Amino acid sequence: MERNVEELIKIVIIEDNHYMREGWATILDFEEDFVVLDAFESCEEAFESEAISKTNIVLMDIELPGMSGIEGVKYLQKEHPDLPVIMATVFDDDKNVFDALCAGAVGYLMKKVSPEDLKQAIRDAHDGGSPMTPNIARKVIKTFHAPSEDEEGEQLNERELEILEELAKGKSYAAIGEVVYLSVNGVRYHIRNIYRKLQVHSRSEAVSKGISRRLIHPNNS
Amino acid sequence: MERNVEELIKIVIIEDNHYMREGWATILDFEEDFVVLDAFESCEEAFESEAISKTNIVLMDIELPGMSGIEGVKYLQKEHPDLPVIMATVFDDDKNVFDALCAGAVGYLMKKVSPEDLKQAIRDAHDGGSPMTPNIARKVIKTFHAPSEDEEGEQLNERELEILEELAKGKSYAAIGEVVYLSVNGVRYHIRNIYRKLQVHSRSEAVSKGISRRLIHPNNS
DNA sequence: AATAAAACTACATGAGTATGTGGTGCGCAG
DNA sequence: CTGCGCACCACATACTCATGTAGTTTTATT
Repeated sequence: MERNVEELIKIVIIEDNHYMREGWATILDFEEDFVVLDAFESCEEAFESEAISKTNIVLMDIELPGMSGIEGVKYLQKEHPDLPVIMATVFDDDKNVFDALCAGAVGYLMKKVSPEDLKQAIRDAHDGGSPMTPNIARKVIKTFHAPSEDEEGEQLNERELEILEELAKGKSYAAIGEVVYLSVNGVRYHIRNIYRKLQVHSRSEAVSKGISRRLIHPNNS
Repeated sequence: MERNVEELIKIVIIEDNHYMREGWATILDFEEDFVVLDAFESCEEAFESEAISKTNIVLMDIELPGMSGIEGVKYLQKEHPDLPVIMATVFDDDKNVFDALCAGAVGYLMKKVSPEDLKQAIRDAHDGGSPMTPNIARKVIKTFHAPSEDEEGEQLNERELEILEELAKGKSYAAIGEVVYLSVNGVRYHIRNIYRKLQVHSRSEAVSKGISRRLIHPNNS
């Protein structure tokens, strides 16, 4: 069977450990629909190569000599915004995970993944998915869950949430009153309660806390 | 082989479509390590049953008669906080996905998933993972990516970011001045620039926009 | 029907904020 | 050295906000 390079998933590997690098390259290149364009031991080398602008996928370690994986992702995100980067590392602490994802990585794997899962992850990423090892996925999902449970203070009711959302938009009390059909004083009454329940003493603090507790979604207006 | 119920993954299904419900139940119950405790066509029925307090996993549709899946997850999150709920629906729009995840679902699947993937998803969820179909995962990951690059207006510099963070904490100009070693008027100067660059006209708007653009991280203080 | 709690209105006051105008010093390109 | 832009300081003014106190209406409970 002839290999038509256009139909293959082209991969670039950046990993400083020699054995890991060669191991991945061998495993992946063996697949019929994959081709490993090149494998580098640092971001600097990779970014100077031609391979980086031809590849479909980058598989990258997070701890690298010189430019770190996080910085590497940021760079790639800027220069090649649509190039999916999968981080694969031994670290699963929150900071590394979220820094990598915030920097622009589309997936995050533990190095201990099986070759089968690795291949699947690359196919997922290439198809617009976001491969993650299950416990990483749970970490990510947890950031969406309301802290709840501990019942920290009182919960905001419907009306208060509505008003809190308007507060986040920077509206004046009068403007909020028009939206929720209340007098300025009615708005004030609720805002006082919001402040008490959230234990804050200013508008911006309430917004900040409201967002961090996921009571309201920041408005990408 | 004798089935020891303690070693099995116990499942409750909530799905109003009769064929889907029976189909899932049959497929899952056929697995050696799964047992479908019961299958309901509404949240109300399920929550009144004994099965709900014995199960390890809930597999739930999002569009249900009576209480919706979202409300259902919220309820379960409150009454059985450690019970993992997997949403399985035909909808993959942002609102449904994020509402479900925010409400407390640990996974989100499209109904078209293969039986194999469904089984794997349930095992993942039971092992503390968060199963998602690839395009859902990408949606989720995207929320971490900085909007970046589009260069919407000007970017904030180091000093401005520092001050914006203090603004989010609700500090007064004077208090901020002490932190960043500036006079009140110096602080004002930067805040003016922040407002201009973010195109806002109030503190809370700046905080809100700063967080949504991921310029600052909300403080879980 | 009586009572309590919650939702809302009203008014007042001091503090904090948004915004404009203008001033000083500093580094840098012409 | 001169003009330009940037970071910073100063002052003024109108407005918004945080907070207290107090009264009224609505709603739920008994």
